[in-house]
Amino acid sequence: MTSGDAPEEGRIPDSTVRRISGYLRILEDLTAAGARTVSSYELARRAGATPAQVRKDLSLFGQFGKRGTGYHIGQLHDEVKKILGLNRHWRVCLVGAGNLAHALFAYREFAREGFQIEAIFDNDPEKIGQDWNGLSVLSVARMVDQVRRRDLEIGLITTPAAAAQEVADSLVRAGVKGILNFAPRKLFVPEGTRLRNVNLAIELESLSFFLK
Amino acid sequence: MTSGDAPEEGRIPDSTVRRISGYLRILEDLTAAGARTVSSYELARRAGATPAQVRKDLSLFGQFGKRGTGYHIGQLHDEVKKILGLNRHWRVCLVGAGNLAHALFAYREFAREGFQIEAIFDNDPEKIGQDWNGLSVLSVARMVDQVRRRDLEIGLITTPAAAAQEVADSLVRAGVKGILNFAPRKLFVPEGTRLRNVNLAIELESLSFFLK
DNA sequence: TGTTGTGAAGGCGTTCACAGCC
DNA sequence: GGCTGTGAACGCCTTCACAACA
Repeated sequence: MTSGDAPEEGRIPDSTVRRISGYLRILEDLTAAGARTVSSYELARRAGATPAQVRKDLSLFGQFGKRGTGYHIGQLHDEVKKILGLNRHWRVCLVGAGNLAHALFAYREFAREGFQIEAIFDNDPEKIGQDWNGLSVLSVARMVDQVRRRDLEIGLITTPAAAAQEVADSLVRAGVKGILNFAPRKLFVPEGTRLRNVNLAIELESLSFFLK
Repeated sequence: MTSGDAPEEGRIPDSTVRRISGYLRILEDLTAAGARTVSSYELARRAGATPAQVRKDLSLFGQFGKRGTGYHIGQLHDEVKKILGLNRHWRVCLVGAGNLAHALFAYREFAREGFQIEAIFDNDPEKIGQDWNGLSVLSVARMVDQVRRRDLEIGLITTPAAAAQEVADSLVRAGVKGILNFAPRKLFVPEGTRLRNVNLAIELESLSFFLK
């Protein structure tokens, strides 16, 4: 192996990735506040984690700190963006043009981290042709073709549960690399496509479990 | 201990609770399809889990199956609803009357599982007084009083990140039992209040990590 | 035979604790 | 002295495998 390679990312726990995504937001807050360096203790305090956890998480990707000093915020920020694959833009489409899609479309955080929503699809004639801030809602019939042609990489599914698996199949066929599913059913995709399920009902129900 | 007590719930993993919430939806699908019994194998297949996992999850709460036959769907459905604390209604309020709040307000799944949104708060004069399907958006200034008076139990926070912690503090002061936070910052609440953070940016960013 | 319930084994992420360096 | 990086210990969730039972 040649020296100068990026550190090998062995097996990275999902929980580590999620925490690191949280650190990113904290680093942005710290930057805005004018800080230059931050210790694993401070980062942990703000993230609701432990210092050892923070150091272990980061150490899985390289050595970014200085003993005695901590981490340089600007540098760590750039490293974290690279780690998460946010040092580029992602071409995203929305499937299902309902209320949730509208919220995602308007979500500042997405645009700020480089996720560009470039197409919106629905099958409701009432919605097809709607103008969303300059973007025209298209028929799902055109989805596969459009996703291929524009090389869209990520699909956000916000359709009703009954339609979600079929939409996912089409997105996979059209060649998206990843899917974020908000429909309240677990979806399945072939090996090679990444899928993440966000189920709002589960969040609220698991809250109610701990309250009862 | 008297016999006839509900089985003691020792330490239940969060992951178990979330999976059980997923089983609930599957049981509802099966009921709609007219099935009477289901095995741990079938339940696992649909949930994307393993049969042993399903059996272990359920066994933490009692013995609901019949050897050789599987689980009676109707009965298991009722048990699961009880386990999750869904055999009752929950009084919920929304804080922040933006796009995401609108999506949550319209989300069928919540109403179907007994979460009743009984108040909406915002601090934007443009939004205060808006009619949301018969519910009037109120000023956050009235939040603590209203939450107390109406004995609201769960708060859904959809404000901008900068305001979220302050809103959470007020909700705790007003006596809510649980908070579901959608603002992209980790919040902190005192022991005794349950908090769950849903961070959409993290979901999309951790997807991008695995795609890069 | 079919399928559950569960103790035991295994695997994996978290925490500890300290060597190493600034 | 302060703080990072990390191997080792720990603990917890998952998986295994089989006894029990319809």
